[in-house]
Amino acid sequence: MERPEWLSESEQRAWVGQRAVAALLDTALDRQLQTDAGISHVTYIILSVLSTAPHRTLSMTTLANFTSSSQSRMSHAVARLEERGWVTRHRSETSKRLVNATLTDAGFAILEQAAPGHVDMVRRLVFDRLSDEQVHQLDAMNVIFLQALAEHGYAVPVPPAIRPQPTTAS
Amino acid sequence: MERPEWLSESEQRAWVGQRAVAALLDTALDRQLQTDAGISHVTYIILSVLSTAPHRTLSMTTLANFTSSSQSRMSHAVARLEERGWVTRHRSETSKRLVNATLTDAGFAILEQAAPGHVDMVRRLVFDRLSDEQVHQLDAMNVIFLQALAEHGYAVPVPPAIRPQPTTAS
DNA sequence: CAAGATTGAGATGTCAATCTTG
DNA sequence: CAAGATTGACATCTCAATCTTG
Repeated sequence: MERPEWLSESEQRAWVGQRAVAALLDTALDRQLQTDAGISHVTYIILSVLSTAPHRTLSMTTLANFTSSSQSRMSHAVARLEERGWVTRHRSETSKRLVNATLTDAGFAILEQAAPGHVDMVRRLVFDRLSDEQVHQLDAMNVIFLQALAEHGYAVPVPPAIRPQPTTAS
Repeated sequence: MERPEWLSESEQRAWVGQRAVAALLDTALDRQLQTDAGISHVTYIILSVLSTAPHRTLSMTTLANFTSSSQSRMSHAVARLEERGWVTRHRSETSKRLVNATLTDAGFAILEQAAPGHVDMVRRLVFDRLSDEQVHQLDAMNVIFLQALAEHGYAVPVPPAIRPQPTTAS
């Protein structure tokens, strides 16, 4: 452990900036969705991921993995969504160990209504400002971080490409 | 609003990755600190920022701004830290509107004890993997995002460079 | 009234313990 | 017992009042 005590000037700057961006982006995305659609960012992500899954259905653990969430958190969150009628849960027929969460039509409707405003916010805060080259750089850095995280036990088991308004497919 | 419905393939990929990195990094940093030092990442940041301030003291609003937090959140958080004896609060003599939060010796001791493990984690998850050029790219992107966030009302009023183990200065 | 700060209620997250299935 | 999932207790955050100072 011959590592320097702290970080270099430039590393410090990048790190403090990174933490600020993460915090503010979370707040901004949450607030936009809460204000304009009455849902949290977490809710949006759950509905969104389910909407792109076959039969709009995923097991609880898979859903947790795809959203980088703990099982416990997902259990609580889906319980709340079930109360609102946006998701239903049923024990799987095939492997009775699994519980499948399914997006309801009501849940899909909420997603459709919330999506445009959310997409617009993401564009304004992020992609309107980035060149193609910078998008590529961002992606490259994400890959590096995800690799490091995975080596420390924080894996991302294949997140889906999130499309908020998929063709109303099966 | 002639904008495309959603994001391009590469934008999607970068965005989903970005969200996963943010979530996993938060979890990883929180868990390391909680396990090895018994404090949350938020607590670490608060103690850290105070430790670098003149007289280890900042007004509540300034502290909230420097940590990209809401006033309410900071008020709750500092109240908890005060109970543990790591921070004290006193109404300012000069401008009686302000409440100053001051890091105690006990709080500083906790910070000193927690810092090495935290720094090590940040290095392993982030900076060990980045070239100087990539650190610069990361910083450049942060600046872009912070600019966009600021234009939407999510400003960062001059965050300090966080040094967890400052010289035991005044 | 505006700025700085706090408060309480309710929403959400964490951790550890528990339950069920295989 | 291991995997999938839930639960309850407790920690923390958000939002909307409220309080104080100038």
